[in-house]
Amino acid sequence: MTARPKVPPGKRTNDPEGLRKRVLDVAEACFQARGYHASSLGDLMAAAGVTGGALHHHFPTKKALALAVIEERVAAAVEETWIAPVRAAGSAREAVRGVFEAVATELEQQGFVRGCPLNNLAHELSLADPDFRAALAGIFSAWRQAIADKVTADQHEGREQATDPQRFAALAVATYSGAMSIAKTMQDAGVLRDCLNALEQGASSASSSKGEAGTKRRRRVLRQYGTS
Amino acid sequence: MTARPKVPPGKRTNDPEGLRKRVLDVAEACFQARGYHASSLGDLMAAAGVTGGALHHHFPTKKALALAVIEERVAAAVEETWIAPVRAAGSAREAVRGVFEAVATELEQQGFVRGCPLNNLAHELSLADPDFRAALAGIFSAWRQAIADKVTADQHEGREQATDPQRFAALAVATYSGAMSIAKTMQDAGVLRDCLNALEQGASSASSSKGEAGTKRRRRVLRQYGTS
DNA sequence: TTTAAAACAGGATGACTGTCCTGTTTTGGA
DNA sequence: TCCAAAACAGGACAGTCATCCTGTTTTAAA
Repeated sequence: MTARPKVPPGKRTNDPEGLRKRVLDVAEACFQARGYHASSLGDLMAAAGVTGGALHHHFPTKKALALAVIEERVAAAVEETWIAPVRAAGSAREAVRGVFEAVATELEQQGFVRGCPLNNLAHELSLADPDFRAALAGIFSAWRQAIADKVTADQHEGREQATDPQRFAALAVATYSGAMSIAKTMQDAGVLRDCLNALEQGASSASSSKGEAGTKRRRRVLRQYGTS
Repeated sequence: MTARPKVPPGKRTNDPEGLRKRVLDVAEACFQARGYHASSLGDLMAAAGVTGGALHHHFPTKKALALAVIEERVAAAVEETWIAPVRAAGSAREAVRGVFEAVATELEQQGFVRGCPLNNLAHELSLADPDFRAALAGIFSAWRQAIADKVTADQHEGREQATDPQRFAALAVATYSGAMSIAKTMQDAGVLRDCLNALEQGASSASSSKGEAGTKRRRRVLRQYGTS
């Protein structure tokens, strides 16, 4: 699948950054789809088109590779999916709604659910190694803090006076994480919308539309498993 | 030649049910603490004190063993922790609060967080095998349905008229799952209380206590990793 | 007691995995 | 041009793993 440079015998081009990027791309996708322990370095080498020597040169151990994936890729994914949109949104509540809806729509278009990159690795690795746990915990903290900061900013503008920033942020992160977990297992992204609606119903006044509302639940059968 | 068969002086007593139970006990704990792929059958055999032949007799493959753990142990854990308390509670909201607080207290007493049995395995195995996914999805469904049924029962008694049962249930399950995921990674059960408070603040009227309130956040450093 | 099946013991096996090692090629600075 | 370090190639290696196999013991029914 991945384009592999042909090998005219005798000629070689060193591209350490490109090779490193290719390895991280493959590792990120493979760890995400199959998990850390189920992904062998042989699989990764084949998929990335790199040799054992090259892989070992950039990442001495499998743990080092996973740590790089966490710190560079997973953190970036959370930044892109959550933190940046939260900062750009008009309010914390709008941000939460926006991300939930955007992710739900994206998953419905894809037709299958791979799960949340952070939570996928967090479950498998948090108890396996203190370094893994520390790296993953840092991402959770930054994610939660970004939301809490947004609530605090809202409060400076006179809104959300009765909202505890830390608690609101915890609820948003937990609900999203859990909803993605359920969506992955059920292979149905609808639970994201269910959670969002329940969240907003509880916060705002009673909804005028009930039962017959615009969002109709839709069952989705997975097409296939992760063929990346 | 006095070909005397070596007689290991111990006599053997067949106890298929007991042996099976021991294996499941060990497998449940080990899958929970280290995950499925990180748990080798050799470890399990040693921990349970069974031989390879005995293990293979009861569980022909590792997958069969994991499936038994999911269907018998994980399902039972969800039943005990959530479904039974929900049925016994006075209302759905009381049930949710009760379980959150009970689990948070239990984790704080233990001093470390192993995570939710269902979510731990769901993340690692949902995409690995259709049989795993089906078994895990069934448990999620039963969990959610038990809460939704409770909301419906509340509605028959005149309460929760503005609450959508399925959505409320989805939110409860997702928030708990996500909170346990965060708690496991941070090794801090406080997020469970944060989520519960945010959940109830959104539903009930504004909380009078703010900031200085009775529940003070407490940082917990993990004592040790799972030494089962 | 006889007998067949279940329960258990314990090792063989072959495939796989992560790491390391030695050697070769490329690169950038002096 | 020269050279040291970085970048890469490719295989060796020692374990580990899940499964399977043959053989023995126990159990319960006949």
